[in-house]
Amino acid sequence: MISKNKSDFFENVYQVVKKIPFGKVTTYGAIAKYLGSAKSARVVGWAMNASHLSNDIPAHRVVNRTGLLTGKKHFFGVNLMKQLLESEGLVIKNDQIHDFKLFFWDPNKELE
DNA sequence: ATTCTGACGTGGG
DNA sequence: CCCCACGCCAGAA
Repeated sequence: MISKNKSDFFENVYQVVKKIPFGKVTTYGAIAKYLGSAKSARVVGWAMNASHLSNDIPAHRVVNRTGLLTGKKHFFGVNLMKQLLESEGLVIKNDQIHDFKLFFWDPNKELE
């Protein structure tokens, strides 16, 4: 259920991120678009930052549109995000996901 | 209230 | 492909 109250925006982000399947990744923009605020991708980033406390949020599966691990520095260590993704079968080259499009999971398509 | 910053995205050059 | 400017919204100072 995706609430439309903007006060629940963060909560909506978490709902979507939780649904990202193992070994798949998506972008901040895709989530923002799915929530009806395509131009608010930055806020999605903030939601991730705020989700820092929640443990069921696979924030490492959310990257920017180029597949670059821009948020890795917000993890415990700068290598954690990369290693988490690699453990899911992805290939990271210089903070860039190799064949990003092949692993891209678009909530706008995968979800209704 | 005002200003700045940022895990972003798009468009133009 | 790279670089730059702008828009977007939430939160901190």
